[in-house]
Amino acid sequence: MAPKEKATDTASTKVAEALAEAIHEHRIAPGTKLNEDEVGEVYGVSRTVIRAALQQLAHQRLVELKRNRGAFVARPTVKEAREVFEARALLEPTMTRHAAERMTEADLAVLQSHIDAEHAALAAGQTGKALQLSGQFHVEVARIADQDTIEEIIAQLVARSSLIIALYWQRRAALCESNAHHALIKALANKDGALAEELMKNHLLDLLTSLDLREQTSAPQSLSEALKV
Amino acid sequence: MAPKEKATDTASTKVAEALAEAIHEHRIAPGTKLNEDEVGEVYGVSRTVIRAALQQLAHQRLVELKRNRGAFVARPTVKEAREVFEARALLEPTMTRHAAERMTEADLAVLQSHIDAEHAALAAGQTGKALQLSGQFHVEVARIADQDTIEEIIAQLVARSSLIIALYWQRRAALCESNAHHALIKALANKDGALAEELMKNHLLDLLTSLDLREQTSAPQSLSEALKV
DNA sequence: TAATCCGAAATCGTATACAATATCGTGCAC
DNA sequence: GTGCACGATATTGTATACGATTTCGGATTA
Repeated sequence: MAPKEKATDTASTKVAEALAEAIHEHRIAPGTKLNEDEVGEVYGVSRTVIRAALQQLAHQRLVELKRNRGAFVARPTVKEAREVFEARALLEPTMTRHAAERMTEADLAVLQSHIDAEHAALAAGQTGKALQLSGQFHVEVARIADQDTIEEIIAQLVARSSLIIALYWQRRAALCESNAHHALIKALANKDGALAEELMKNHLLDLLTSLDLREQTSAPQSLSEALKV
Repeated sequence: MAPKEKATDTASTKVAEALAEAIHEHRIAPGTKLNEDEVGEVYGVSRTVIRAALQQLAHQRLVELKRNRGAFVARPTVKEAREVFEARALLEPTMTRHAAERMTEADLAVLQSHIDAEHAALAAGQTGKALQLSGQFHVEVARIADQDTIEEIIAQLVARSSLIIALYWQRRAALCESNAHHALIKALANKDGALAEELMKNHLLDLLTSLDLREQTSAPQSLSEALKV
């Protein structure tokens, strides 16, 4: 549905986007090593391009670069998870209020289309895509607020959140939070800034509390799993 | 005073830091083109390394990468300036409150040493260095709050702020804001979170209002200056 | 004179080649 | 049998080479 060719983009950006999508859709597990030759083979480009792409992803914290050891898909810690949502809690409510004050019909349509696409993806069983669209909703709010700088920060935090949710989500099947987005749209459409701000604040709190943030998961988990077999 | 060799760092990071310092100290004017061959010559490394360094700086928004045209020292717009300080205003006051609640004697000493170094730099006429240290103070507060993620975001915003201040500062000679930092330290030492938060909020507001953010400066300015000659 | 159209030179984007470092299996000592 | 040293292999870090794109100056023309 989105085969738009950005001719102005460099090859490394395309590879970075493809890898980011794979990571978000959880098709590459956190902790996986991304061998430069291997990835280069997949996308049919040289290591030069791959290295640039990996550096971009490292800046987004989707992969971790270890000197002389290579790139690994990021494995966010519990502390990092809390911090990411704390940062979002500080930025997004205010953005939502600003957005409410600037909403146009066009903006409303864009937000609604995000929700619709998310529902469609969910119905088709593409939870990964639904998650990504759900995140895009938040970025869109910052765009409507006309705050490029904060929008970019939020985009990065949302990307990290996707990874975190994929790792720590408790009731995966649910993803029922689109209710929250629906209520938000209504408040935004009514230009009720105060309500929209409050709804976003609660929405982010809900997201955080729906995560299972007890210390464990990372290395120990895979070890015990391996022992079970 | 800080010739610490980080052996774990890659060559491109060292180049990036060196370039960042030069940009912050205003030794390279905004808008200047950074020719890859030229920069490589200066630091005695190949274009491969330079390109990686420039990509890092681009992510920090200290340089702008234009496809097939090269890298240019960033020239923050007025809108960007406002947005950067808006973002800081959303993040830093809360960080300051958290920091107040966690302050230790060691943290206090570090903050004080920053102030002292800043005064020393000012006395020596190194306004660039003073500005950088003044910014580091803010990053340190986030570190004390033990919020790695937000600390990193603030570090980037502070770096961009340095560039913005260098561009739009009205009463350059003053830089008297160290008073604000001094008051902040006192509040932090007393673990008075509410006061510290308020002080930081006002400090950031002061900074923003002390900038000359009328539309102009960028291209037109240099043009008219050229015409005068 | 001013505008436009080439074409050479400069510069960037990508691929390949070589050097430095880490990884991992093998053999040795205990 | 276990632990450690060491060398072959694999992988990353950096330099160089080549092709693609842009830039800029001069010639041409209205």
